[in-house]
Amino acid sequence: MDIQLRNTATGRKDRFDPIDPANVRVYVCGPTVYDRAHLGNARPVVVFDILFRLLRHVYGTEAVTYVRNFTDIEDKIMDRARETGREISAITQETAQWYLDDMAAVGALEPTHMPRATDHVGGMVAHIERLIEKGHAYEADGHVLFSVESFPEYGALSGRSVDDMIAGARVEVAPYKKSPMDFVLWKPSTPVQPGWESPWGRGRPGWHIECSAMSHAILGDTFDLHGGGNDLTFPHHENEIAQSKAAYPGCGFARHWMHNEMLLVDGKKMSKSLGNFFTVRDLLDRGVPGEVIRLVFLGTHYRKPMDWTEAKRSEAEGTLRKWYGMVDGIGPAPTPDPRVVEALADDLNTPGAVTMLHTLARDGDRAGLRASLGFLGLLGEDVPSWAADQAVDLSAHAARLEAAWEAAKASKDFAEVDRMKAGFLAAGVEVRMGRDGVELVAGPDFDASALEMVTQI
RNA sequence: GGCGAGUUGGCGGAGUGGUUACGCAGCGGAUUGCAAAUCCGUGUACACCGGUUCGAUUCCGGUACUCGCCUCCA
Repeated sequence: MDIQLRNTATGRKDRFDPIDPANVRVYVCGPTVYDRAHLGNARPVVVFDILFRLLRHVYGTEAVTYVRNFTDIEDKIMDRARETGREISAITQETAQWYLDDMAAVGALEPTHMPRATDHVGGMVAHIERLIEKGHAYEADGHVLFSVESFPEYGALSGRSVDDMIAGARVEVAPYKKSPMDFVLWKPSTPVQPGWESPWGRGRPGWHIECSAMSHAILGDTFDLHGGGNDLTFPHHENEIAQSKAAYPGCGFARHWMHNEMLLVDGKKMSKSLGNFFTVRDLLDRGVPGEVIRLVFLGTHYRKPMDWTEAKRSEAEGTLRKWYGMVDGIGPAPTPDPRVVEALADDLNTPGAVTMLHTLARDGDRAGLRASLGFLGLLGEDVPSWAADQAVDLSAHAARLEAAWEAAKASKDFAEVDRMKAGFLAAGVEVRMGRDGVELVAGPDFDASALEMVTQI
Protein backbone atom coordinates (compact mmCIF):
# COMPACT_ATOMS: atom_id res chain seq x y z
CA MET A 1 0.00 0.00 0.00
CA ASP A 2 1.16 3.45 -0.94
CA ILE A 3 1.24 5.90 1.96
CA GLN A 4 1.44 9.58 1.11
CA LEU A 5 2.33 12.02 3.86
CA ARG A 6 2.89 15.74 3.79
CA ASN A 7 6.57 16.33 4.47
CA THR A 8 7.47 19.61 6.16
CA ALA A 9 10.99 19.34 4.78
CA THR A 10 9.82 19.36 1.16
CA GLY A 11 6.55 21.24 1.52
CA ARG A 12 4.56 18.63 -0.35
CA LYS A 13 3.06 15.20 -0.02
CA ASP A 14 5.79 12.57 -0.33
CA ARG A 15 5.48 8.85 -0.61
CA PHE A 16 6.42 7.25 2.69
CA ASP A 17 9.07 4.74 1.78
CA PRO A 18 10.73 3.20 4.84
CA ILE A 19 14.43 2.49 4.85
CA ASP A 20 13.75 -0.96 6.21
CA PRO A 21 10.12 -2.14 5.92
CA ALA A 22 10.89 -4.72 8.57
CA ASN A 23 11.82 -1.98 11.02
CA VAL A 24 9.94 1.25 10.43
CA ARG A 25 11.28 3.88 12.81
CA VAL A 26 9.37 6.90 14.08
CA TYR A 27 10.27 9.51 16.68
CA VAL A 28 7.84 12.01 18.16
CA CYS A 29 8.66 14.68 20.73
CA GLY A 30 6.96 13.89 24.01
CA PRO A 31 5.97 16.05 26.95
CA THR A 32 7.94 17.86 29.59
CA VAL A 33 6.56 16.27 32.71
CA TYR A 34 5.71 18.78 35.39
CA ASP A 35 1.92 19.05 35.16
CA ARG A 36 -1.22 17.52 33.71
CA ALA A 37 -1.37 17.40 29.92
CA HIS A 38 -3.76 19.94 28.49
CA LEU A 39 -6.07 19.16 25.61
CA GLY A 40 -3.68 20.67 23.08
CA ASN A 41 -0.99 18.23 24.18
CA ALA A 42 -3.32 15.38 23.29
CA ARG A 43 -3.63 16.37 19.62
CA PRO A 44 -0.20 15.17 18.43
CA VAL A 45 -0.62 12.08 20.57
CA VAL A 46 -3.80 11.14 18.74
CA VAL A 47 -2.42 12.16 15.34
CA PHE A 48 0.71 10.07 15.66
CA ASP A 49 -1.19 7.24 17.29
CA ILE A 50 -3.23 7.04 14.10
CA LEU A 51 -0.01 7.02 12.09
CA PHE A 52 1.36 4.27 14.37
CA ARG A 53 -1.76 2.17 13.82
CA LEU A 54 -1.64 2.72 10.07
CA LEU A 55 2.04 1.74 9.87
CA ARG A 56 1.47 -1.34 11.98
CA HIS A 57 -1.40 -2.31 9.73
CA VAL A 58 0.67 -1.90 6.58
CA TYR A 59 4.08 -3.16 7.69
CA GLY A 60 3.13 -5.48 10.54
CA THR A 61 2.64 -5.00 14.24
CA GLU A 62 6.17 -5.97 15.12
CA ALA A 63 7.75 -4.02 12.28
CA VAL A 64 7.16 -0.53 13.67
CA THR A 65 9.29 1.12 16.32
CA TYR A 66 7.68 4.23 17.72
CA VAL A 67 9.64 6.33 20.19
CA ARG A 68 8.19 9.12 22.28
CA ASN A 69 10.34 10.62 24.98
CA PHE A 70 9.70 12.13 28.37
CA THR A 71 11.60 15.33 29.03
CA ASP A 72 12.19 14.98 32.75
CA ILE A 73 14.98 17.49 33.22
CA GLU A 74 14.07 21.05 32.39
CA ASP A 75 13.92 24.38 34.15
CA LYS A 76 10.14 24.32 34.47
CA ILE A 77 10.35 21.09 36.41
CA MET A 78 12.95 22.65 38.70
CA ASP A 79 10.68 25.64 39.23
CA ARG A 80 7.79 23.37 40.08
CA ALA A 81 9.92 21.46 42.58
CA ARG A 82 10.97 24.68 44.26
CA GLU A 83 7.39 25.96 44.42
CA THR A 84 6.01 22.78 45.92
CA GLY A 85 8.97 21.64 47.96
CA ARG A 86 8.74 18.23 46.38
CA GLU A 87 11.49 16.09 44.89
CA ILE A 88 11.96 16.46 41.15
CA SER A 89 11.81 12.71 40.66
CA ALA A 90 8.52 12.52 42.54
CA ILE A 91 7.02 15.18 40.28
CA THR A 92 8.24 13.62 37.06
CA GLN A 93 7.20 10.09 38.07
CA GLU A 94 3.75 11.24 38.97
CA THR A 95 3.11 13.46 35.97
CA ALA A 96 4.53 10.92 33.53
CA GLN A 97 2.05 8.38 34.85
CA TRP A 98 -0.79 10.93 34.62
CA TYR A 99 0.21 11.53 31.04
CA LEU A 100 0.08 7.83 30.20
CA ASP A 101 -3.27 7.43 31.93
CA ASP A 102 -4.81 10.41 30.17
CA MET A 103 -3.49 9.45 26.76
CA ALA A 104 -4.71 5.88 27.23
CA ALA A 105 -8.12 7.39 27.96
CA VAL A 106 -8.17 9.03 24.54
CA GLY A 107 -7.32 5.70 22.97
CA ALA A 108 -3.60 6.08 22.33
CA LEU A 109 -1.46 2.96 22.24
CA GLU A 110 1.78 3.10 24.18
CA PRO A 111 4.79 3.77 21.98
CA THR A 112 7.37 1.04 21.64
CA HIS A 113 9.92 3.04 23.64
CA MET A 114 9.43 5.92 26.06
CA PRO A 115 12.92 7.04 27.03
CA ARG A 116 13.48 9.52 29.82
CA ALA A 117 16.02 12.22 29.28
CA THR A 118 17.67 11.61 32.64
CA ASP A 119 18.50 8.07 31.55
CA HIS A 120 20.38 9.41 28.53
CA VAL A 121 22.57 12.16 29.93
CA GLY A 122 25.70 10.10 29.20
CA GLY A 123 24.72 9.92 25.55
CA MET A 124 24.09 13.65 25.50
CA VAL A 125 27.51 14.40 26.94
CA ALA A 126 29.11 12.11 24.34
CA HIS A 127 27.12 13.80 21.61
CA ILE A 128 28.24 17.24 22.74
CA GLU A 129 31.87 16.12 22.90
CA ARG A 130 31.58 14.95 19.32
CA LEU A 131 30.20 18.32 18.27
CA ILE A 132 33.08 20.11 19.98
CA GLU A 133 35.62 17.82 18.31
CA LYS A 134 34.17 18.54 14.93
CA GLY A 135 34.16 22.27 15.49
CA HIS A 136 30.39 22.66 15.69
CA ALA A 137 30.24 23.60 19.36
CA TYR A 138 32.25 25.65 21.78
CA GLU A 139 32.52 26.14 25.48
CA ALA A 140 31.92 29.59 26.89
CA ASP A 141 31.37 30.77 30.43
CA GLY A 142 30.48 27.27 31.69
CA HIS A 143 28.06 26.72 28.84
CA VAL A 144 28.47 24.70 25.68
CA LEU A 145 26.87 26.26 22.63
CA PHE A 146 26.13 25.00 19.15
CA SER A 147 27.70 27.21 16.52
CA VAL A 148 24.98 27.83 13.99
CA GLU A 149 27.36 29.37 11.51
CA SER A 150 29.31 26.10 11.41
CA PHE A 151 26.32 24.37 9.90
CA PRO A 152 25.34 25.89 6.53
CA GLU A 153 22.13 23.86 6.24
CA TYR A 154 20.72 25.56 9.35
CA GLY A 155 17.22 26.86 8.63
CA ALA A 156 16.42 24.43 5.82
CA LEU A 157 13.48 22.77 7.56
CA SER A 158 11.72 25.96 8.55
CA GLY A 159 12.72 27.92 5.47
CA ARG A 160 14.63 30.62 7.28
CA SER A 161 18.00 32.08 6.59
CA VAL A 162 20.37 32.77 9.43
CA ASP A 163 20.62 36.40 8.33
CA ASP A 164 16.83 36.83 8.52
CA MET A 165 16.78 35.25 11.91
CA ILE A 166 19.44 37.54 13.25
CA ALA A 167 17.67 40.54 11.74
CA GLY A 168 14.36 39.52 13.28
CA ALA A 169 15.73 38.43 16.62
CA ARG A 170 13.78 39.95 19.47
CA VAL A 171 15.74 38.44 22.28
CA GLU A 172 18.53 39.75 24.42
CA VAL A 173 21.62 37.94 23.30
CA ALA A 174 23.72 36.35 26.03
CA PRO A 175 27.16 37.95 25.95
CA TYR A 176 29.00 34.64 25.72
CA LYS A 177 27.37 33.70 22.41
CA LYS A 178 29.52 34.04 19.31
CA SER A 179 26.42 34.41 17.15
CA PRO A 180 22.98 35.45 18.34
CA MET A 181 21.43 32.28 16.96
CA ASP A 182 23.74 29.90 18.80
CA PHE A 183 21.84 27.71 21.20
CA VAL A 184 22.70 25.96 24.43
CA LEU A 185 23.77 22.33 24.50
CA TRP A 186 24.91 22.24 28.10
CA LYS A 187 24.48 24.68 30.95
CA PRO A 188 26.00 24.87 34.41
CA SER A 189 24.00 23.98 37.51
CA THR A 190 24.25 25.65 40.88
CA PRO A 191 24.83 23.31 43.83
CA VAL A 192 21.09 23.24 44.61
CA GLN A 193 20.10 22.54 41.02
CA PRO A 194 20.14 19.02 39.61
CA GLY A 195 23.29 18.34 37.65
CA TRP A 196 25.62 15.79 36.18
CA GLU A 197 29.40 15.78 36.06
CA SER A 198 30.77 16.57 32.63
CA PRO A 199 33.99 17.74 30.96
CA TRP A 200 32.60 21.26 31.38
CA GLY A 201 31.80 20.93 35.04
CA ARG A 202 28.63 20.00 36.84
CA GLY A 203 25.63 20.93 34.73
CA ARG A 204 22.62 19.78 32.76
CA PRO A 205 21.68 19.39 29.12
CA GLY A 206 19.78 21.90 27.03
CA TRP A 207 16.38 20.83 25.80
CA HIS A 208 17.21 20.34 22.12
CA ILE A 209 20.09 17.92 22.64
CA GLU A 210 17.86 15.56 24.57
CA CYS A 211 15.84 14.51 21.52
CA SER A 212 18.94 14.17 19.33
CA ALA A 213 20.61 11.89 21.85
CA MET A 214 17.55 9.78 22.56
CA SER A 215 16.58 9.27 18.93
CA HIS A 216 20.17 8.35 18.13
CA ALA A 217 20.39 5.89 21.00
CA ILE A 218 17.23 4.03 20.06
CA LEU A 219 16.74 4.55 16.33
CA GLY A 220 20.24 5.20 15.04
CA ASP A 221 21.51 8.13 13.02
CA THR A 222 19.03 7.76 10.18
CA PHE A 223 15.39 6.88 10.63
CA ASP A 224 12.11 7.23 8.79
CA LEU A 225 9.98 9.90 10.34
CA HIS A 226 10.08 12.58 12.98
CA GLY A 227 6.92 14.25 14.21
CA GLY A 228 5.61 16.84 16.60
CA GLY A 229 3.48 19.95 16.90
CA ASN A 230 4.18 22.65 14.35
CA ASP A 231 5.28 24.99 17.10
CA LEU A 232 8.35 22.78 17.42
CA THR A 233 9.46 23.21 13.83
CA PHE A 234 11.56 26.15 14.86
CA PRO A 235 13.74 26.17 16.76
CA HIS A 236 13.49 22.72 18.29
CA HIS A 237 13.50 20.53 15.21
CA GLU A 238 15.83 22.79 13.31
CA ASN A 239 18.26 22.45 16.20
CA GLU A 240 17.87 18.71 16.35
CA ILE A 241 18.76 18.44 12.68
CA ALA A 242 21.81 20.63 13.15
CA GLN A 243 23.03 18.68 16.18
CA SER A 244 22.50 15.27 14.65
CA LYS A 245 23.76 15.93 11.15
CA ALA A 246 26.77 17.85 12.41
CA ALA A 247 27.72 15.09 14.83
CA TYR A 248 27.22 12.32 12.30
CA PRO A 249 28.14 13.78 8.94
CA GLY A 250 26.45 12.05 6.08
CA CYS A 251 23.63 10.69 8.21
CA GLY A 252 20.13 11.42 7.01
CA PHE A 253 18.61 11.91 10.46
CA ALA A 254 14.84 11.94 9.86
CA ARG A 255 13.84 11.47 6.25
CA HIS A 256 10.31 12.64 6.71
CA TRP A 257 8.98 15.39 8.96
CA MET A 258 5.37 15.69 10.05
CA HIS A 259 3.83 18.53 12.03
CA ASN A 260 0.33 18.82 13.36
CA GLU A 261 -1.54 22.11 13.65
CA MET A 262 -2.55 23.63 16.94
CA LEU A 263 -5.64 23.22 19.06
CA LEU A 264 -7.33 26.57 19.54
CA VAL A 265 -9.48 28.06 22.26
CA ASP A 266 -11.52 31.02 21.11
CA GLY A 267 -9.29 31.29 18.08
CA LYS A 268 -6.02 31.28 20.01
CA LYS A 269 -3.53 28.51 20.55
CA MET A 270 -4.16 26.62 23.75
CA SER A 271 -1.04 26.98 25.83
CA LYS A 272 0.14 27.03 29.34
CA SER A 273 1.80 30.39 28.91
CA LEU A 274 -1.46 32.00 27.77
CA GLY A 275 -3.33 30.24 30.54
CA ASN A 276 -6.24 29.48 28.20
CA PHE A 277 -6.07 25.77 28.70
CA PHE A 278 -7.95 22.93 30.30
CA THR A 279 -6.60 19.47 30.79
CA VAL A 280 -7.65 16.17 29.36
CA ARG A 281 -8.35 15.13 32.91
CA ASP A 282 -10.69 18.12 33.41
CA LEU A 283 -12.75 16.85 30.50
CA LEU A 284 -12.72 13.24 31.64
CA ASP A 285 -13.72 14.30 35.15
CA ARG A 286 -16.59 16.29 33.69
CA GLY A 287 -17.87 13.05 32.20
CA VAL A 288 -16.67 13.53 28.65
CA PRO A 289 -15.63 10.05 27.50
CA GLY A 290 -12.16 9.66 26.03
CA GLU A 291 -13.58 8.19 22.82
CA VAL A 292 -15.62 11.35 22.35
CA ILE A 293 -12.51 13.50 22.65
CA ARG A 294 -10.79 11.23 20.17
CA LEU A 295 -13.62 11.34 17.63
CA VAL A 296 -13.70 15.14 17.81
CA PHE A 297 -9.96 15.17 17.05
CA LEU A 298 -10.35 12.75 14.15
CA GLY A 299 -13.01 15.01 12.69
CA THR A 300 -10.47 17.63 11.68
CA HIS A 301 -7.44 17.00 9.50
CA TYR A 302 -4.19 17.20 11.47
CA ARG A 303 -2.83 20.04 9.35
CA LYS A 304 -5.71 22.36 10.16
CA PRO A 305 -6.18 24.37 13.30
CA MET A 306 -9.03 23.01 15.39
CA ASP A 307 -11.32 24.59 17.94
CA TRP A 308 -12.65 22.46 20.75
CA THR A 309 -16.32 23.35 21.13
CA GLU A 310 -19.26 22.07 23.12
CA ALA A 311 -21.18 21.57 19.87
CA LYS A 312 -18.51 19.21 18.55
CA ARG A 313 -18.44 17.30 21.81
CA SER A 314 -22.16 16.86 21.71
CA GLU A 315 -22.28 15.76 18.08
CA ALA A 316 -19.45 13.27 18.55
CA GLU A 317 -21.12 11.80 21.61
CA GLY A 318 -24.38 11.32 19.75
CA THR A 319 -22.58 9.72 16.82
CA LEU A 320 -20.70 7.27 19.02
CA ARG A 321 -23.89 6.34 20.89
CA LYS A 322 -25.51 5.48 17.59
CA TRP A 323 -22.56 3.46 16.32
CA TYR A 324 -22.05 1.66 19.59
CA GLY A 325 -25.71 0.71 19.59
CA MET A 326 -25.21 -0.85 16.18
CA VAL A 327 -22.14 -2.90 17.07
CA ASP A 328 -23.12 -3.95 20.59
CA GLY A 329 -22.54 -7.66 20.92
CA ILE A 330 -20.22 -7.85 17.94
CA GLY A 331 -16.70 -8.80 18.93
CA PRO A 332 -13.50 -7.07 17.84
CA ALA A 333 -12.12 -8.06 14.45
CA PRO A 334 -8.65 -7.44 13.06
CA THR A 335 -9.48 -6.23 9.56
CA PRO A 336 -10.82 -2.70 9.13
CA ASP A 337 -12.70 -1.67 6.02
CA PRO A 338 -10.08 -1.04 3.30
CA ARG A 339 -11.63 2.34 2.50
CA VAL A 340 -10.86 3.49 6.04
CA VAL A 341 -7.24 2.47 5.60
CA GLU A 342 -7.09 4.17 2.20
CA ALA A 343 -8.29 7.44 3.70
CA LEU A 344 -5.54 7.31 6.30
CA ALA A 345 -2.93 6.40 3.70
CA ASP A 346 -3.70 9.70 1.99
CA ASP A 347 -1.90 12.01 4.40
CA LEU A 348 -3.81 10.75 7.42
CA ASN A 349 -7.20 11.88 6.21
CA THR A 350 -9.04 11.09 9.42
CA PRO A 351 -12.17 13.07 8.48
CA GLY A 352 -12.34 10.92 5.36
CA ALA A 353 -12.03 7.81 7.54
CA VAL A 354 -14.85 9.06 9.74
CA THR A 355 -16.98 9.56 6.64
CA MET A 356 -16.39 5.91 5.79
CA LEU A 357 -17.59 4.99 9.27
CA HIS A 358 -20.83 6.83 8.51
CA THR A 359 -21.07 4.97 5.22
CA LEU A 360 -20.59 1.60 6.91
CA ALA A 361 -23.26 2.52 9.44
CA ARG A 362 -25.66 3.64 6.73
CA ASP A 363 -25.09 0.43 4.80
CA GLY A 364 -25.71 -1.64 7.91
CA ASP A 365 -22.28 -3.27 7.79
CA ARG A 366 -21.99 -3.87 11.51
CA ALA A 367 -18.95 -6.11 11.34
CA GLY A 368 -17.09 -3.63 9.15
CA LEU A 369 -18.08 -0.76 11.41
CA ARG A 370 -17.00 -2.67 14.50
CA ALA A 371 -13.62 -3.57 13.04
CA SER A 372 -13.00 -0.08 11.72
CA LEU A 373 -13.93 1.56 15.00
CA GLY A 374 -11.44 -0.69 16.73
CA PHE A 375 -8.77 0.07 14.18
CA LEU A 376 -9.18 3.81 14.72
CA GLY A 377 -8.95 3.34 18.47
CA LEU A 378 -12.54 4.36 19.05
CA LEU A 379 -13.69 1.10 20.57
CA GLY A 380 -11.79 -1.51 22.55
CA GLU A 381 -13.17 -4.85 23.64
CA ASP A 382 -16.63 -3.75 24.65
CA VAL A 383 -19.09 -0.94 24.26
CA PRO A 384 -18.41 1.36 27.20
CA SER A 385 -21.02 1.74 29.90
CA TRP A 386 -21.69 5.39 29.12
CA ALA A 387 -23.07 4.39 25.74
CA ALA A 388 -24.52 0.96 26.45
CA ASP A 389 -28.12 0.06 27.11
CA GLN A 390 -28.44 -1.68 30.44
CA ALA A 391 -29.72 -5.17 30.76
CA VAL A 392 -32.73 -4.59 32.99
CA ASP A 393 -35.89 -6.61 32.82
CA LEU A 394 -38.64 -4.09 32.19
CA SER A 395 -41.19 -6.48 30.76
CA ALA A 396 -43.63 -5.99 33.65
CA HIS A 397 -43.51 -2.23 33.14
CA ALA A 398 -43.90 -2.66 29.41
CA ALA A 399 -46.94 -4.83 29.95
CA ARG A 400 -48.52 -2.22 32.24
CA LEU A 401 -47.88 0.52 29.73
CA GLU A 402 -49.24 -1.54 26.90
CA ALA A 403 -52.40 -2.34 28.85
CA ALA A 404 -52.90 1.34 29.62
CA TRP A 405 -52.32 2.19 26.02
CA GLU A 406 -54.87 -0.34 24.78
CA ALA A 407 -57.41 1.07 27.20
CA ALA A 408 -56.59 4.60 26.15
CA LYS A 409 -57.06 3.82 22.51
CA ALA A 410 -60.62 2.75 23.30
CA SER A 411 -61.42 5.64 25.63
CA LYS A 412 -59.45 8.28 23.71
CA ASP A 413 -58.06 9.46 27.02
CA PHE A 414 -54.29 9.27 26.83
CA ALA A 415 -53.50 11.22 30.00
CA GLU A 416 -52.45 8.16 32.00
CA VAL A 417 -50.30 6.84 29.16
CA ASP A 418 -48.55 10.18 28.79
CA ARG A 419 -47.93 10.33 32.52
CA MET A 420 -46.30 6.91 32.47
CA LYS A 421 -44.19 7.80 29.44
CA ALA A 422 -42.89 10.93 31.15
CA GLY A 423 -42.04 8.86 34.20
CA PHE A 424 -40.08 6.32 32.20
CA LEU A 425 -38.23 9.07 30.42
CA ALA A 426 -37.27 10.65 33.73
CA ALA A 427 -35.91 7.29 34.87
CA GLY A 428 -33.66 7.05 31.83
CA VAL A 429 -35.86 4.52 30.09
CA GLU A 430 -36.45 4.87 26.39
CA VAL A 431 -40.03 4.26 25.33
CA ARG A 432 -40.71 2.87 21.88
CA MET A 433 -44.37 2.51 21.00
CA GLY A 434 -45.39 1.31 17.62
CA ARG A 435 -47.19 -1.22 15.55
CA ASP A 436 -45.32 -4.05 17.29
CA GLY A 437 -46.38 -2.99 20.74
CA VAL A 438 -44.38 -1.40 23.53
CA GLU A 439 -40.67 -1.73 24.08
CA LEU A 440 -38.78 -0.29 27.03
CA VAL A 441 -34.99 0.02 27.04
CA ALA A 442 -32.89 1.11 30.01
CA GLY A 443 -30.41 3.61 28.63
CA PRO A 444 -27.05 4.60 30.09
CA ASP A 445 -28.75 7.05 32.47
CA PHE A 446 -31.14 4.46 33.83
CA ASP A 447 -32.16 5.23 37.41
CA ALA A 448 -33.83 2.36 39.23
CA SER A 449 -35.12 4.49 42.11
CA ALA A 450 -36.74 6.94 39.71
CA LEU A 451 -38.43 3.97 38.10
CA GLU A 452 -39.87 2.99 41.49
CA MET A 453 -41.49 6.43 41.65
CA VAL A 454 -43.23 5.75 38.36
CA THR A 455 -44.55 2.53 39.76
CA GLN A 456 -45.91 4.31 42.85
CA ILE A 457 -48.05 6.72 40.86
C1' G B 1 9.61 42.70 9.45
C1' G B 2 10.85 37.35 7.98
C1' C B 3 9.04 32.24 7.56
C1' G B 4 4.92 28.72 7.50
C1' A B 5 -0.31 27.11 7.47
C1' G B 6 -5.20 28.35 6.45
C1' U B 7 -10.03 30.98 4.29
C1' U B 8 -15.68 25.70 1.49
C1' G B 9 -23.34 25.87 2.24
C1' G B 10 -26.87 27.58 9.03
C1' C B 11 -22.74 24.84 11.79
C1' G B 12 -18.74 21.15 11.41
C1' G B 13 -15.72 19.37 7.63
C1' A B 14 -13.46 16.39 3.16
C1' G B 15 -12.44 16.75 -1.81
C1' U B 16 -12.16 17.75 -7.06
C1' G B 17 -10.06 21.14 -13.63
C1' G B 18 -16.13 19.87 -15.96
C1' U B 19 -20.94 15.45 -13.23
C1' U B 20 -20.31 19.17 -6.41
C1' A B 21 -18.72 14.29 -0.31
C1' C B 22 -20.19 13.20 4.54
C1' G B 23 -22.16 14.48 9.55
C1' C B 24 -25.26 17.77 12.60
C1' A B 25 -29.18 21.17 12.47
C1' G B 26 -33.42 22.68 9.38
C1' C B 27 -37.44 21.55 6.06
C1' G B 28 -40.99 17.87 3.63
C1' G B 29 -42.92 12.88 3.89
C1' A B 30 -43.77 7.70 5.95
C1' U B 31 -44.89 5.86 10.77
C1' U B 32 -47.32 7.39 15.70
C1' G B 33 -53.31 8.87 19.69
C1' C B 34 -49.22 12.60 20.31
C1' A B 35 -44.16 12.04 20.63
C1' A B 36 -39.41 9.54 20.59
C1' A B 37 -36.71 6.32 17.64
C1' U B 38 -36.35 4.75 12.70
C1' C B 39 -36.76 5.16 7.38
C1' C B 40 -37.21 8.14 2.73
C1' G B 41 -36.53 12.79 0.38
C1' U B 42 -34.37 17.74 0.44
C1' G B 43 -29.00 21.93 0.28
C1' U B 44 -24.76 24.00 -6.95
C1' A B 45 -21.14 26.69 -0.87
C1' C B 46 -16.07 27.07 -2.12
C1' A B 47 -12.70 35.14 0.79
C1' C B 48 -11.52 38.98 -3.13
C1' C B 49 -9.03 40.55 -7.89
C1' G B 50 -6.49 39.14 -12.15
C1' G B 51 -4.34 35.16 -15.37
C1' U B 52 -4.10 30.14 -17.85
C1' U B 53 -8.19 27.10 -19.97
C1' C B 54 -13.55 25.40 -24.19
C1' G B 55 -14.41 25.32 -18.82
C1' A B 56 -11.50 26.92 -12.07
C1' U B 57 -13.98 26.25 -5.96
C1' U B 58 -9.88 23.13 -7.78
C1' C B 59 -3.74 25.44 -11.45
C1' C B 60 -0.65 30.32 -11.45
C1' G B 61 0.05 35.50 -9.61
C1' G B 62 -1.60 39.28 -6.39
C1' U B 63 -4.89 41.39 -2.28
C1' A B 64 -7.49 40.94 2.31
C1' C B 65 -8.26 38.44 6.72
C1' U B 66 -7.15 34.46 10.48
C1' C B 67 -3.69 31.42 13.01
C1' G B 68 1.24 29.65 14.22
C1' C B 69 6.70 30.27 14.61
C1' C B 70 10.82 33.80 15.07
C1' U B 71 11.02 33.56 23.60
C1' C B 72 9.33 27.88 27.04
C1' C B 73 5.35 25.57 24.33
C1' A B 74 2.24 19.79 21.06
